[in-house]
Amino acid sequence: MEKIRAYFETKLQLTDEYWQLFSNHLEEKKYSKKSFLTEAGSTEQYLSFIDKGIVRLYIPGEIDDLTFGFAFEGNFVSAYDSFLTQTPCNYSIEALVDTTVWQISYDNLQRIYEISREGNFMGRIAGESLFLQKSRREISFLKDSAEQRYLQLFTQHPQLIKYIPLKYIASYIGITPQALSRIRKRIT
Amino acid sequence: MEKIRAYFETKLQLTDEYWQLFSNHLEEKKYSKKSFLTEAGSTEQYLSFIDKGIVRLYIPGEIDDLTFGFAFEGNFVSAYDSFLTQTPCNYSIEALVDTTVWQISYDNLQRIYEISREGNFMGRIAGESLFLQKSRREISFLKDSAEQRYLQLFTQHPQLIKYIPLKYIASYIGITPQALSRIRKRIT
DNA sequence: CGCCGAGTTGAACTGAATCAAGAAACGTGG
DNA sequence: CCACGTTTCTTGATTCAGTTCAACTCGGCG
Repeated sequence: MEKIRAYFETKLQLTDEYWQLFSNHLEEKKYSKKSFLTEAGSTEQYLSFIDKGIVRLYIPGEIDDLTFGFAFEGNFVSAYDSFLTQTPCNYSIEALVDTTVWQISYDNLQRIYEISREGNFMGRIAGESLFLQKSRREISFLKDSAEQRYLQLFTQHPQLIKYIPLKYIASYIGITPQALSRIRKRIT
Repeated sequence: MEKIRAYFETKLQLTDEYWQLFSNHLEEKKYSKKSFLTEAGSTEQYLSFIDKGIVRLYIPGEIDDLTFGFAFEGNFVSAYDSFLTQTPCNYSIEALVDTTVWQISYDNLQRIYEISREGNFMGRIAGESLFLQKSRREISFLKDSAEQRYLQLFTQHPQLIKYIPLKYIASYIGITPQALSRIRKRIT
């Protein structure tokens, strides 16, 4: 539970009362490898903080999945659009390894939003940080090559290569597994 | 000013007092074609609602600009990351035609955030809607061809073709002007 | 009128997709 | 703990979309 408090304290000054208020609503949950935190078609009920593990976000396809995100220890993950709008989502979130998270439910979060300014502040901060992430990725698609995106991914998350199948990474950077295999060969 | 109120009312129920509070801080501003709403290197001071006109968001380059967004009548626009973090931004926002906006300054918006729950709510809503936009674009980069992205752009914004130079559109969908010229030829 | 930036068109080249086959790794049941 | 089948990864050959470089046209503006 220290990790999640530390995360918030990088973003705002957190009073003890407020932390109490928030952390009272947190629940620990464990997901085994290949199980779903959220399944396509369902409505996201939780905002989760990854205490340990790695997850993958993807749109399931008849032929191939479309992997569009990963999340690691020390970050929030959620089918955030589904969570916000409380409508069914079109993608799944899957644990790539055994994963432990702290979760807050939609209803409890709304309650916090209602009773405290910090709540809404936090909601804003979370939304804003997700927005900034996507913005960076947009620019990367416009101006970097697949090879550059691959290299960036590994300077940011060196542990990736160990736990994440190549085909998911290929999908994430927007190329086929064959192409990524060749890129990898070329640069090593 | 009706347009902007209408925009909010699609998102939340707006009380008259709250609308007063907010609209008192709005200022009308006109930008002539090719002038800047925000210039790369400066810090964004405004969140702007486009009453009339079209703007283009781009990272200036020595050789070529990198155009990564457009905004139209009836939408908000801002160098939102710079606005949020109050640090200099690395892109410019330029009027493509004579453009009229309603602006709220950073300081005034912070004040609204402080004094009302609706303020923070609105901040959240704005952040969330920007996030959803970027998410859709991310998926499009992963699974659509350049041609598909071009077609989508025009079904959504048919007026685009009239006012926006081809080379900006090409940049936005991630290809060269030559390639877009050929796509256009092929599909007509 | 002449210039300049925007758009078009052509030809050669390149990165990645596709199709296909073989090798390695992985998980499950015996 | 091994054997088998399945999935993942690699490698090769071909094709294709888009890039690059270059030449030419068109329209607007000094």
